[in-house]
Amino acid sequence: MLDESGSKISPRTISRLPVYWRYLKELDDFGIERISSRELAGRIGSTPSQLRQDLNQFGHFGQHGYGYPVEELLSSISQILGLNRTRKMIIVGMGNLGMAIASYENFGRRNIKLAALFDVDPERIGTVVSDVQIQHADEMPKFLEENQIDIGCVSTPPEVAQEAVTTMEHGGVLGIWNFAPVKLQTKLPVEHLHLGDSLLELLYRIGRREDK
Amino acid sequence: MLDESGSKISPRTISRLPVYWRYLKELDDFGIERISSRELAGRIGSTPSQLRQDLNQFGHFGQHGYGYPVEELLSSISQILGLNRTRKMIIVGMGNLGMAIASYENFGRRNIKLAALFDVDPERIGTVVSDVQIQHADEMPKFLEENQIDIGCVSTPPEVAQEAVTTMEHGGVLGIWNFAPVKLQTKLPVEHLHLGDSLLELLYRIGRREDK
DNA sequence: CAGCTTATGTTAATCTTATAACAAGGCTTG
DNA sequence: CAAGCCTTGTTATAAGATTAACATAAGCTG
Ligand SMILES: NC(=O)c1ccc[n+]([C@@H]2O[C@H](COP(=O)([O-])OP(=O)(O)OC[C@H]3O[C@@H](n4cnc5c(N)ncnc54)[C@H](O)[C@@H]3O)[C@@H](O)[C@H]2O)c1
Ligand SMILES: NC(=O)c1ccc[n+]([C@@H]2O[C@H](COP(=O)([O-])OP(=O)(O)OC[C@H]3O[C@@H](n4cnc5c(N)ncnc54)[C@H](O)[C@@H]3O)[C@@H](O)[C@H]2O)c1
Repeated sequence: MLDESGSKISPRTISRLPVYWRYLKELDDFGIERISSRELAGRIGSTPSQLRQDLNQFGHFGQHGYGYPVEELLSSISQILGLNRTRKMIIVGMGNLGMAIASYENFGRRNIKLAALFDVDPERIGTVVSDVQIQHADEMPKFLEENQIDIGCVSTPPEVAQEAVTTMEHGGVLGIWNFAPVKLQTKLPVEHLHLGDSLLELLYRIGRREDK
Repeated sequence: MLDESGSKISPRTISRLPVYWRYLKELDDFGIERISSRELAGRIGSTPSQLRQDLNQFGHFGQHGYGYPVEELLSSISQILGLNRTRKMIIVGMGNLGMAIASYENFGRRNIKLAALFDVDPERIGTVVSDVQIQHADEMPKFLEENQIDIGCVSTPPEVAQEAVTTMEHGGVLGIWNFAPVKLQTKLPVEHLHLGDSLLELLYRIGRREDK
């Protein structure tokens, strides 16, 4: 009984699913077979109520008076998140950040495969990162025609991010993972990750703390 | 009339302040002198109501029938965020991500100064990034004794992140900017930025989209 | 300079999210 | 194997956030 369609899942719940996935994976790796909502919530830094509320939006995974079977729940959440099928990702803009992302080894655990890398800097083109060679961004439309890509990661300077996204959308990419600090014009789902904003938020909280 | 103490600012509002700051800075750079909540909200992808609601938690910055003076509002928000004073940051864990962050040029615009870099890998120690030399992590306690540091950026592997944070907290660091996917035990304000979680969220949204 | 236009500050209503409470149901233990 | 003990699923309550509405006040125009 997974994710009965028709019911809308709350955005807050969605943003917590990856956290649940991570902790469950850890428990499973440790060989722990069952866990209560209280115990799991404690580790995560959440509340039992919220955890149960979240999970029950997708179905009934627990057992009365017993808790949740770790392996089964992990598998269910993996399926909800779409981790059961492999997704292909490309990265546009192989600067500092693009390099770091391309070098990250743990995408495999999430069933994500690096399919291509693009830049415009002649110095960078040809370089091999994580077994993938950087191509010129001009090659992208042709590449997208020949390959079905799921995720387009944008780590270009903000001025050219929109252009890259437009190309990707036309090329059939399904979602955008964006690090450039701009609002993107697209119908695709976009996941923003702006480091600068996050740092400013921290700054604010540090400042407020000192006042007291 | 800035930020009358006693009134609690909503977390959601706080997370939008950096966005306002970014867009106002852009307007100011373009020499635009005034803007209405409708116009600004339109650019940001928000609503006029929300924008006014947010700003009015801190004071009265606008003028009836006129809008907001860009330069003045920018200056007010800068002050609210604490950008008027310079903050010192250190980075622990100079791997892929640490390198990218250290190489980012725009921290200066936010009045943040890179004070030191730490790692344990002998290959990396001694390397100079953005005019700062990487030191051994063992030097950190001594460095923190001699220097007042505001922000500690954690980009180590998750297993050693807690240790680094403990050292930083003891050393008088005021806030943690964390990229390691672990819950940190500390009384300091922590700003999490987990790339993996963000990617999984995107994956979920891509999956849901295909269903329809 | 008076009336009109415009966009604010603020209050009210709606919608969303989180917390709390509890009845129902399955394990466990003696 | 039956009584008790847990912990779930679910419903109810409270808190928080967003959207909408509107009276108010400042600029602008003729
Ligand atoms: N590195 C950070 O810590 C950091 C922090 C905050 C925000 N960001 C944002 O992340 C993005 C990437 O940051 P970065 O530090 O890696 O910048 P960077 O300048 O190091 O990298 C940008 C790369 O994009 C390439 N590029 C330029 N135009 C292109 C195009 N049309 N097509 C493809 N590639 C193109 C450049 O050649 C360069 O290699 C930027 O938008 C930046 O604002 C980065
Ligand atoms: N790069 C990515 O795209 C990405 C994605 C998701 C999460 N993350 C997380 O960000 C963090 C950093 O990622 P990365 O890709 O840069 O990893 P990395 O392995 O490239 O870098 C880690 C660095 O930390 C150093 N280190 C190890 N122990 C240390 C210690 N005790 N003190 C100081 N330094 C120490 C290592 O020598 C290495 O240079 C990790 O926690 C990772 O899980 C990274």
